[in-house]
Amino acid sequence: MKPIVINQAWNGAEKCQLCPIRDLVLFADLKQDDFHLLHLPINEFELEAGAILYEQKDKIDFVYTIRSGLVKLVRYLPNGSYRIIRLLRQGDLAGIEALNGSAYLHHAIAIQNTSVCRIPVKNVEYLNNKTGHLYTQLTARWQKVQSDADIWLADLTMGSSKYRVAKLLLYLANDEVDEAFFLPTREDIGALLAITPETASRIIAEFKRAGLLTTKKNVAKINDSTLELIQSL
Amino acid sequence: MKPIVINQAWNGAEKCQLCPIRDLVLFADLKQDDFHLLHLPINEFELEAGAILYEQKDKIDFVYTIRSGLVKLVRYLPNGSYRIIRLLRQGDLAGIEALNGSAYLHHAIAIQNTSVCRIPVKNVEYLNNKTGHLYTQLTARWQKVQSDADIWLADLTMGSSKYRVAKLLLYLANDEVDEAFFLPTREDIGALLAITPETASRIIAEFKRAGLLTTKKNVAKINDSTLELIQSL
DNA sequence: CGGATCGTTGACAGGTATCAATGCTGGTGG
DNA sequence: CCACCAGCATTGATACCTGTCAACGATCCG
Repeated sequence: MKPIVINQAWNGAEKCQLCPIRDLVLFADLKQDDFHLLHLPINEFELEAGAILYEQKDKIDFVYTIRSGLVKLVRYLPNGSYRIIRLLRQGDLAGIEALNGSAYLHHAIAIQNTSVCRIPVKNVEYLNNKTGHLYTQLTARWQKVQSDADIWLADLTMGSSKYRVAKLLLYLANDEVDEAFFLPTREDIGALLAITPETASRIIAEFKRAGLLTTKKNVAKINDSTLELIQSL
Repeated sequence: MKPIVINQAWNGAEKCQLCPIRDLVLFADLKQDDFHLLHLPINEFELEAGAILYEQKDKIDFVYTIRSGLVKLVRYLPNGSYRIIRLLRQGDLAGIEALNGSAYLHHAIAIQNTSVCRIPVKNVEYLNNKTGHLYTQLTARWQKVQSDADIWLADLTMGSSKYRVAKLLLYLANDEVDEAFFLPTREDIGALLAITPETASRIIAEFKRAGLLTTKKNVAKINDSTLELIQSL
C-alpha cells in the first residue's frame, strides 16, 4: 500500500496567509483577520501515486485542496470495474460535497504524486457563518464542478474513441503544445473515456507512431498536429 | 416557433408562501418575514414543448424553478448536432450558474409542456445577504447538480446502447413500474446517450416487441421485466 | 533470476454508425 | 373533406469500429 506522508500541521493564521498558491484556492478572498477564525488545524499531506485520499464510506469531516498533482474521482461498478468521474488538479477542491453534510460521492485516489491541504469542514462552516468572504469562492468552486462535468460529458463521452483520446490528451496537456504532462495508465484512460484499456493502448500507440505524441515513461508531450487531428474528427 | 405564455406576475410575499410545491423548491426554508425581501417580481411561465427557456448567450438575470414538465440542457456541437447534458425536472433549478455571475453554460429547452417560475438573480443575492435561510437550499442544489452529473456519467455514458437505453427509461420512469412517463424523441434519446437516433429507435422498438415497454404517442410505461433486463446487462 | 504489472499487438465476433428507403401521423391548404 | 406535406419512427444492408480473448514484450522490483 502506498504511504501517506504528513508534512506539517499548523493553525491557519500562521501559514495559510503565506500560501504560495493562495490566489488559486478556497481561501483566496479571506482578509487578514479572517485567518484567526480557523480554529482546527489544517494539515498538508503528500500522497504517492495510488494513495487513497478518501473513500465513499469515510466520515465526511474534511475537504481537500489540491496543491499539486492529479487525483481521480472513482465510482466502482457492480462487476468490479470502475469509472473515473472526474480529475482534480491544482486549486480544485476534493470532497466539496462534504460541505452540506452528505456523504462523499466517490473514492478519491491520487494517480501521480500529489500534495493536498486537508481542511476541516467545521473550519469552513465557521468561517462561512462569521464572514461573507468565503461565499464567492465556494460558489465558484461549485460552479467549476458543474462546468467540468459538462465538459466531460460534451467532449469525453461522445464521438469515436480516437476523438475522445485526442480530447483527453489536450485536456491533460492543458491545451498546451510541447509541454510535458502526466499520461495515465491505459486502464485509467479507459475508465476515463468508457473504452477498454486495449482500445486506449492501440490509439495511444498509433498516435506515437504517427508522431503526434511522444512519451517517456509516464510523461508525454503533444505537438500541434494533434490539434489539427481533432478538427478532422 | 412555440409560444411562451406568461400566466401571472406577483410580488413574492403574496404567493410564493402559498406555493403548493414550496417544500421542493429553492425557497423551502424561508421564514414568513423573508418573503418581504423579494423586491423584484417572480413570474410564472408556461412553456410548450420545444420552447426555449434561455440560451447560452442570454443575459443572465434569472434562474428558473421547474414546477412541472421536463427541460433539456443542450450544448451544440461544431457539426450542427447537439448533446443533451442533463435533464431538469420538478424542483430543479435551471440556470443556477447565473448565481455567480457567469454566463449560462447551456441552452435550456422544454421537451414537454413545462411550467417554471422565473426568479431574478438579484432577489436571490439580496435574500442571501439578509438571511442565512437560503444557504442550505442553495448548497443542496449545487450538490444535486454534481450528483446528477455523476449519475449521468456512471449510468448513461458507458456500457452497450441497450443497457444505456434501459437505464434511461428507468430514469425517466423514476424507477417506477407501470407509471406513465414522457418518452423523448429518438433524436433526443440519441443526444442523451451519445448514440444515433437510428440505434435508439431500433432498441426502443425491440423493447416494445419484447413487451418490456408500451407506448402511446409520447407516453410510455415500463414493467418489471425491464429491471431484470438491466441486471443481465 | 523470476514474478508481477503494464503496454502492445493480433484475430475475430459482435455492435454501432451510416446511408437509404419506407411507413406513420398530424397539420395545412385547396 | 380530402390530399398533400413535413417530421418522426422504423427497418434494411453494409462497412467500420470496438470489445473480447489471448499471447507476447518491456520494465521494475525483490
